[in-house]
Amino acid sequence: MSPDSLPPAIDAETALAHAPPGHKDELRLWLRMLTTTTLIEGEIRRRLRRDFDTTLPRFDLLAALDRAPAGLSLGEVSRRMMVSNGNVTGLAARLVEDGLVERRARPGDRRAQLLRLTAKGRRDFARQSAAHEAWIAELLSGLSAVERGALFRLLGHAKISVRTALPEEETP
Amino acid sequence: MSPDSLPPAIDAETALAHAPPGHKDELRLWLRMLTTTTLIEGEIRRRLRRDFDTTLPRFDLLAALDRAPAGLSLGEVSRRMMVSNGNVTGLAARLVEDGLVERRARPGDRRAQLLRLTAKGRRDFARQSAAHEAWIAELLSGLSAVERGALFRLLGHAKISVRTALPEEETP
DNA sequence: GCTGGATGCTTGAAGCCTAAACTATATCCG
DNA sequence: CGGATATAGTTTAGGCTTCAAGCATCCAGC
Repeated sequence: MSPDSLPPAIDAETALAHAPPGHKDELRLWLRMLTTTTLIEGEIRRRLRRDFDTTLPRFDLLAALDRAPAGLSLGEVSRRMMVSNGNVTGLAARLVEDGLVERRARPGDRRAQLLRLTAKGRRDFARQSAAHEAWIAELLSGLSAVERGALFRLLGHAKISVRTALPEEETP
Repeated sequence: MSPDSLPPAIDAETALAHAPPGHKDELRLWLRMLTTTTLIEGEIRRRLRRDFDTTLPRFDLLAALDRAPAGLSLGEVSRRMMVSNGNVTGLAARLVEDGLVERRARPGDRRAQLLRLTAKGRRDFARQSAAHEAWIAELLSGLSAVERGALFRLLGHAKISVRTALPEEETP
């Protein structure tokens, strides 16, 4: 199944393919997961820049807000995006400046601020989102529906495995 | 001990779980792949910082050099790490400054420079690498060997799918 | 009420990362 | 040889990201 005919990019995982055998196969699994994800993510970033002159974090923030019409606080956004709080501060500031997002005080809590998409934000995101979905489908089109289902399920197990092994965080 | 960056349980993929059905399942697959990878990667970064006061990119560069005792040019490193050329310039400079990596001219080509681990670099990396491998095994310990094998194989298909769909890169 | 701890957010320093422009060297080919 | 093209690496501008420190606000219990 390896494309021996075309040895294109030599990534870390490929380089390890001929490493001393008997070594932990968990490591190999992880490296393959990482390179696959990095490959897809890089392509998505490139296309977002090329077609919409935007970035993945901006897209992700818009996506989070698009799914929450009532708005989200900065903290809620940072949890959904799995990034730090301070990160969202700057990201949101740039999107507000560009007129895609608005922030307003949350009634009853003078600490929190609600972020919401503006009309322009909704419009822009709708276009980007459609393209994004098509890109993903294109990139994964080499997998059959059965393979996709199996992969989805196994990744679910992996996710649970990681969350279980993680230092007891809060589970609301 | 509680920085503002700990990822709780509600991530983007989970938030999408109740999205309108009939939507592309490729997108769900991708989001699950991304959150799983992000989860593991974030934990590895945290532990590298905590236990070795280093970062994942530094670790990755050392790993690439460790697998190539004869040394690698900056360009070869950037291809293996799948990052830009300019990125490696700064990364390597910091590692050279810290005495973990040395650079020397490549005989016969005055453009290229070879990077190699110093003795200290080899020593440090050996410790980090052992810990890293154990962490990965720990985080993925919830998967059976069969599941790991299946996941590895499916990710291989996904990788091929992406590389096939990618705009004709160089094929030497 | 008041006070101590939690929560929401911002700031600053440092590192990571990319694209694009640039320099220098190598190589191909007529 | 000499020019065109390719390759190796650096630089720069700008965005992303984290951690740690800090400010303001909220809330629970006294």
